[in-house]
Amino acid sequence: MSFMKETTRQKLINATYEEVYSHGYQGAVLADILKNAGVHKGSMYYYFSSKKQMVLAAIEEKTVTWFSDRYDKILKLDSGCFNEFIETLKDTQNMDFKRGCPVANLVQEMSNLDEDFNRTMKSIYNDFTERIRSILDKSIKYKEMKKCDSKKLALFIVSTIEGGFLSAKASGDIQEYNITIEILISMLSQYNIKKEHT
Amino acid sequence: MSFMKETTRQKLINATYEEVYSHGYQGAVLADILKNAGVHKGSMYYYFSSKKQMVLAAIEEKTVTWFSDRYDKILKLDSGCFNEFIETLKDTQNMDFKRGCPVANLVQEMSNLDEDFNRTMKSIYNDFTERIRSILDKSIKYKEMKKCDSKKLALFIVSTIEGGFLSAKASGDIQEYNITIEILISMLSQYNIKKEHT
DNA sequence: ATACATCTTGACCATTTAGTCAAGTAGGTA
DNA sequence: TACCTACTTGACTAAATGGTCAAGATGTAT
Repeated sequence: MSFMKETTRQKLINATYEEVYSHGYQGAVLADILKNAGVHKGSMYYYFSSKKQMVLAAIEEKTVTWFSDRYDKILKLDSGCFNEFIETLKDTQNMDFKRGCPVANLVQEMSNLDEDFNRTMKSIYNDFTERIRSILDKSIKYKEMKKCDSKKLALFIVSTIEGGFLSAKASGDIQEYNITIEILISMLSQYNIKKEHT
Repeated sequence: MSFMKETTRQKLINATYEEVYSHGYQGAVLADILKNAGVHKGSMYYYFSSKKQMVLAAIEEKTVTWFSDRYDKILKLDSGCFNEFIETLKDTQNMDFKRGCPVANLVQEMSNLDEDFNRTMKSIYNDFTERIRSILDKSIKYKEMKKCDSKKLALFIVSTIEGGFLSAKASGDIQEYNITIEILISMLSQYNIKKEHT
C-alpha cells in the first residue's frame, strides 16, 4: 500500500522529469507524461493538485541530485580535492548535450514567468554554486589552492560550466563544452599549488 | 503601399520579438502578439504562413543586431580594440537580466525540439562567437594581445558571458553577471600586452 | 469610371489540453 | 461479512489556441 503509493507517485515523478527535460515546462503535455508513466489522469490528480505542482515536485526531487551525484564524492575527500574537481569538470559522462542542462533550461524558460518556478530554480542554482564553493574552500584549507574569494570564483566557474553547456547545445558539438572547460582549467591552474611530493 | 506594407509587417516582427523574448516560443500566444501589434489575424497570415515562420523571421531580423549593435563599433577601431572590448563587456546597458539573453533562451528552449529553430539559433550563436574572434584577432594583429588560439578563446568568452547572464537571471541579481565578467577580465588580462606609451 | 492587385477584417473551425468527477476496485480490520 | 480507507478508472468539460476563408476596403494605373 505504502509501497504502491510510492510506485505510482514515483512513476509520475520520473515521467514528468523526462518530459519536462525534453520539452520544457510549457511544452510538456500532461497526456504524454501520463502515457509514459502508465498512470491515469484521475490517479495523477490524487497525488498532485496540478500539472505545475507535479513538475515542481519532479524538478526538486530529481534535479537536486543531478549535481550532487557529480560533485558530492569530491567533498568527501580530504586531500586531492582540487585535482579531483578538475577531473570531474572534464567528465562528460551523464551529460546530455542535446537537451542541455536541465536546471539552466528551466531557469531560462520560467524564472521570469512564474514566481514558484523562480524560487525553486534559484534555490537549486544557488545550491550548485555553494557546492562548488565548498570544494574550493576545502582545496584552500588543504593548501592545494591559493587563497581567493571562493564565492566569486565559484560563481565564475558555474557560469562558465553552464555557458559551455549552452554553447555545446547551440552548436550540437560536444567539443564546445570540452574547449570551454579546457580553458577554464588552464585559467584555474594559476590558483593551483603544485605538490612536489606526497 | 510599399510603406504601409513594411509598417504592418514590422509591427508584427516587433511584437513577435517582444512576446517570444518574454514568454518563449511555446509560451508565445498569437492572439497576444496580434493585440500588441494592432494587427488582425488574417492580415498576419497574409505576411507569414504560420506562427513559427513569423517567429523565425522576427528572431533573425531582430536578434542578429542584438550583439552586432554591441560589438561592431569595436571592430571599426584599429587600435584600442582590446581595451574597448573589455569596457564593452562591463557595459550592462541594454541588457535585460530579468528576461536573460534572447538567443540563449531560444537555444535552450528550441534547439532540441525543432530543426528550423536549431539551424537558426546555431547560426546566430556562431555569428556571435565569430564576432568576438574577430575582435581578438584584431587585438593580436595590433599587438595589444598575446598570440593565442583566438577561436577557442572566443568560444570561452562567449560561454562565460552567456553563463554570467544565466546566473544573473537565476538569482535575480545583476551582480552575478558583473562578478562573472570581473573574473573573466582578470583572467583575460594575462593575454594583455600593456602599452607603455602611445 | 473601371478594373486589377494589394492588403484588411473578423467570424468561424478544429484541435489540443488541463482539470473534474462519480463510480469502481482492493486491501486491511473489526 | 461488512465496512472503511486508499487508490484507480476514463469519460466528460471548458477554455485556449493556431489556422482558414470569403467578403470588403484601398490605392493605382489606364
